Amino acid sequence: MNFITEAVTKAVKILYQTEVDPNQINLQETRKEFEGQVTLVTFPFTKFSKKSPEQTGAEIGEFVKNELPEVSDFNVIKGFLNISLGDSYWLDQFYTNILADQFAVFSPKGKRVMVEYSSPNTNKPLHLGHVRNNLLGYSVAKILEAAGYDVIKANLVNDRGIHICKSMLAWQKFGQGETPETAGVKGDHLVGKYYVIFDKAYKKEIEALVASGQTEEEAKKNAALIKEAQEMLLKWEAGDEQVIGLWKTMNSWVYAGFTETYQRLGVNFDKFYYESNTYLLGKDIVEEGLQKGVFFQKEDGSVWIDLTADGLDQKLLRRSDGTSVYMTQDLGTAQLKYDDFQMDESIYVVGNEQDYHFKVLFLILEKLGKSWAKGLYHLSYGMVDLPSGKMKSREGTVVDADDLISEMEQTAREHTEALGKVESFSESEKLQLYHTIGMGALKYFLLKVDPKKRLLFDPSESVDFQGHTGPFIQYTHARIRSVLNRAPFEVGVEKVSRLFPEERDLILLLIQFPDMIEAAALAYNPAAIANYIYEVAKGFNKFYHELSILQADDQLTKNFRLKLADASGKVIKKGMGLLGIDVPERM
RNA sequence: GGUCCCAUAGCUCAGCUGGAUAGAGCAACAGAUUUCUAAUCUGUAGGUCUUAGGUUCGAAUCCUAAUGGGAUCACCA
Repeated sequence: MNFITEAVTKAVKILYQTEVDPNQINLQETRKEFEGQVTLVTFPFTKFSKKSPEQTGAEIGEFVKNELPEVSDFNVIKGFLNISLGDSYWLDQFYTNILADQFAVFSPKGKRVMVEYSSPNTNKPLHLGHVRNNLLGYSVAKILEAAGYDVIKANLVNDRGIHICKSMLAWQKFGQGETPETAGVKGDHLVGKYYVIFDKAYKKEIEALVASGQTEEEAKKNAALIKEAQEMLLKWEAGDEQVIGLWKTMNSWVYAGFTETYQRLGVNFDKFYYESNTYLLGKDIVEEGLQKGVFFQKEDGSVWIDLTADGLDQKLLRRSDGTSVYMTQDLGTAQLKYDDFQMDESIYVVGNEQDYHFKVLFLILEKLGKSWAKGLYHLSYGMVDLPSGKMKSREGTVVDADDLISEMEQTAREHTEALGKVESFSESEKLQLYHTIGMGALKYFLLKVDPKKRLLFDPSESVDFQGHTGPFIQYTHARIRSVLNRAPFEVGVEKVSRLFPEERDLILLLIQFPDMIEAAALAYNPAAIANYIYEVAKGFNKFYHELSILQADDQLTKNFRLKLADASGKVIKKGMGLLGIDVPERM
């Protein structure tokens, strides 16, 4: 639309002897109820024209129409100049731009970006909150890739600490040698079971201690189980062979389980970091900070940074006993990642309950003078709520990821069987389709919402398959493929010269795809893609409903519509791919 | 208490750097299939954009405050 901006600039210059800044020129899509496709808001120009908005619009419109052959007509309503571009303009866009091999393909930006996501704890299976995280991270990585970035997907696994010791201890005490094989349970679920067992036993101990007169706080510290777990952690840190052995065994169970869940979710990683390797990092940085005078030491020897001038608090970076804290480790890990990849940007996909942590983390790195600190970004997303409130893993009110996936597949099966369209499918094709549709529904449901907003998930209502949903879009794609399989279009035949409104509207939508990718990449926002693709699907369905493709009046029109359908299908497929969603050929 | 985030139709959500009469889907109601997949399409109904000020020719959008909801502020991770 640059050529319109230029013409308007010229119009204002000649008509009103004023130079306007091109990005002051406000072009937008014309609302459906008015004639035209592009609208110029003319209020700002009345200052220069000294005339009414209507008259100003009419003058600019007249000028632009004479200036640009593409402009076929215009009308003015109040301060809005609605410009109509001729069919030949849109057809030209379609044939030379949308149909080109390079449509919506970006050339490399020469920038590297790391997306860290998932980052699970190894003491329990993944739940719905992790699902949102994984889908977001994967999609953002895909979008950045599409926009021309060199992307590294990273997963920082929290594989050590008191939480995993709790599972280990409970297994040691009550497990009787149970393994995923003997129990017939997925490894991550088995370990999670012992985490819950620990918690129950621990709570009982606390209750007993409270009954015997201790305060709850004391009881929490004094319970035998927690002390044992802490001892176990110390042994782990000391490299105790037996503890390390058990730790390795139980973690390997969890990894086998995670691998399966990741595979079903359709996400993957280029690089794994493990906290067992990184938890000691950051000690150098503490020294560096002290030396640079960015950190300070208190009398007891603990090391802090004072961020009160930035509206934050004082933050501990090294305990008085010389051990480090979470923040220290994250400082070290940030440095490690940068040393490994020298990326221009580094995105942390982490829930918004850690907003403060990342604000502090980034600020510290900046104060230390790390040149790469400005490339750090916390992609903060809202929690997933259930109608009953928050999910609490220890209280069993979580929606388990594996269960959820299975339920989605089951629901997809029921819907599909009720419609009876897949009789000709083989059994494995059917299973594949149920997975595609079920995951399409789930992923779209979670990704269409702005990441930063919290999200309400109602398991009883489950996820819809009609309306603004993944399956709706998948269905649109299947329809397109169905038509194209009946009659492939011919390449290189003559072009049509006029358009129906439904055709033009669809072209208008399709042409926005590259801008959408760019905008979504800039905002790290898959929801922008999700909502756009929905518009495309709706636009196609309308076109499909109003105009016949295969029974078009003439061969030229038929061929054009086949190409338009094909282009729509490609945008849908690619766009859904950016969300990590597959689209079927038939459904 | 300090700081941060959120508030749009009965429900779930769009609404780009301020622009026209605030849009979708679900749910409700009424229609469309001799025709390319009805998981579709069309229509009706549904709103003081939490409230009160302010900036502006113009505010759901920007600023301030209040209310409601959430998060966070550990020598936890």
